[in-house]
Amino acid sequence: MSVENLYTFENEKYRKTYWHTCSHVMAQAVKRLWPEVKLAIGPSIEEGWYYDLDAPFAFTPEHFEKIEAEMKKICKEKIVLERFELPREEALAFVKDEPYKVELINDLPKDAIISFYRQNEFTDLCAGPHLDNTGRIKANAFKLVACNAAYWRGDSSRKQLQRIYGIAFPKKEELDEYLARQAEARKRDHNKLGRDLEYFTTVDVIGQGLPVLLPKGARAIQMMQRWIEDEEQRRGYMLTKTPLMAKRDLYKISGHWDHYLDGMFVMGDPADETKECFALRPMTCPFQYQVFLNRARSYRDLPMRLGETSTLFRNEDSGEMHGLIRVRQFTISEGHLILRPEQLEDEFKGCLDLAKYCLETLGLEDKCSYRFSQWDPANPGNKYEGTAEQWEHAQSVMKTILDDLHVDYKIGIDEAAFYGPKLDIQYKNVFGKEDTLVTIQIDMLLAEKFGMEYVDADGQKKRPYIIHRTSMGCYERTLAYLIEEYAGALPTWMMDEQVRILPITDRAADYAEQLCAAFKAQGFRATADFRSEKIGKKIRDAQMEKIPYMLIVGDKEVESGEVNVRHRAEGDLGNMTQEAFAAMLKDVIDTKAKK
RNA sequence: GCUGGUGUAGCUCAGCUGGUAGAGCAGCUGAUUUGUAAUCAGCAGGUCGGGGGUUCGAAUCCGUCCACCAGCUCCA
Repeated sequence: MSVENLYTFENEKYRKTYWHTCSHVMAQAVKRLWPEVKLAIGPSIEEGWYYDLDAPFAFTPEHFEKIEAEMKKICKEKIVLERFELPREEALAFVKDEPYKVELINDLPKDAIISFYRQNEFTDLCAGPHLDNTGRIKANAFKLVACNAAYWRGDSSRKQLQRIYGIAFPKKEELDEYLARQAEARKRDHNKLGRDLEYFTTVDVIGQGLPVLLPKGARAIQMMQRWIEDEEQRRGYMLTKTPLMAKRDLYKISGHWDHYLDGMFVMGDPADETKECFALRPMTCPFQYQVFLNRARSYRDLPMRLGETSTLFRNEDSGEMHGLIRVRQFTISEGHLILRPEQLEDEFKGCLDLAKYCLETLGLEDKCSYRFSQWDPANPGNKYEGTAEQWEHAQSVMKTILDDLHVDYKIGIDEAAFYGPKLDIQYKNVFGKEDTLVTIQIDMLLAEKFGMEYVDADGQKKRPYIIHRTSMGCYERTLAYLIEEYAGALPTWMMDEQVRILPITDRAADYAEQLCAAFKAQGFRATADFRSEKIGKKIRDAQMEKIPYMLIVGDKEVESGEVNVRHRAEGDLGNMTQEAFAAMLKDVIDTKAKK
């Protein structure tokens, strides 16, 4: 990076320093206005900053206005920021009225340097770095954007603080652009758009996290499901169909009863061991393993690739549900591969290849990021099965595979499953919240719990390795991301409606009906609107949803538009290009016209 | 689960400090036969999220469930 770029937002370090200083300015403003507010932490984040505050009142937009006004003053005062250090005892005495700062200092390692930044009357415990002067912050180019609750130190058993988020840029225009971009992105929110365009709905009396998929959403999922089931079978997967529930005994073997009981819908009293007790399945693993266990297995049976379109039930906490992204009942493109250890790398590669193929076809791959989810060796608690040696082994094998495949991942500590490490393919929604779209997991533990073994070429009984994976991910969640990616206008091959015939006059209704039938005969999903009113609005509607439409008057077509086949899948609209599809539409009309 | 917010017709919203609901669009019927956001007329549509309480009287006030939204914490 050239020298002149050091002090611009191009430079991530400068950008974060700028935002971090903004957080101090905000804290100073808050303390000036309400000295009784206690400060927790105030870092810069990916976009902007936040400060966690403990206030005896709830911050409102009116508070925001006051804080912003005070922040502007502080910027204009051009206050110099001075760094200084204190020995631990003096530091503790210095922050004695700030209980959260006291705790932070107490948790610092013995030999840590304890530094502070002073800007006039306000001083904050901070490692820095900072801008040298509050005057460097552009006074009209920042904004406080939200206030939400956040647990102190991210611990749900501790006090909730109020987290105020802010954003700033060196120029007012950049702030305005940023805010406009945010507003634009939120128009794609699947939870609003998906309801407006009738992909799904929710019903009070059905309950939270149980969306009803309307024809449009159900069709999109059906298209994805048919496609991936066929694709997986082409790739050597065997289809299974296993029960949606089982006795508690099954989950005890798998470990889910111990690790995941709160997340399951249990039918019966889980504590009463004298009576049978069932639970809806929160995952497919222990069911699909029964396929392998059905008879004695030889090394010749491996790799055994099992696939299933699997509906799962998880009793999420009430505050967790979100549209189609986080629900209590969902269906995933589930699969388990049972392997000889030496097959692990090739099979893992196959899983990744399949997942990438799915995401590319859907047009989501570009926006995905990869997370290597590991256990937390420093603090395993009782969240993880197996020994440290087993974990280190599984993770080192996975690391080798990922590095060999040149996967550009970031590591997520304490993000693993209880039985093994994962490669999670992550996607961000329009609010910037990241969730897992696809996951590929290595499991060296559960085979033993279930007594799974195979007879190797040398006649010895051996434990298989297992890969848990999805290809398309969870259909509901994938649909949500598709709606956001395409602003509600999905690729034509997965649309419930592929052609819409719009008569300009009611006299054209007969011809509209004939045309519609002709399209259907060719395998298209076509609809005809038999009324000519408000034709302008109808065209606009079709354009908004990118549905190919055809305007007709009398007995001929006068215009067609928005033929739009983005991305493709095998079968159906096949490898058809946009031009080919348009030609096909044309062909249908011409054929009809000849008759 | 926690914090804050929201809940009036299918949608967008009005309904002031309590006096038992209103508009536009969408829908339906009829007329109109129409070229890229609004033809005309009429009709229908709500136990104001649910069930309590206070009150002579509650969409409005108070508690309590439920659902929806943002975030935290969890998680595919």
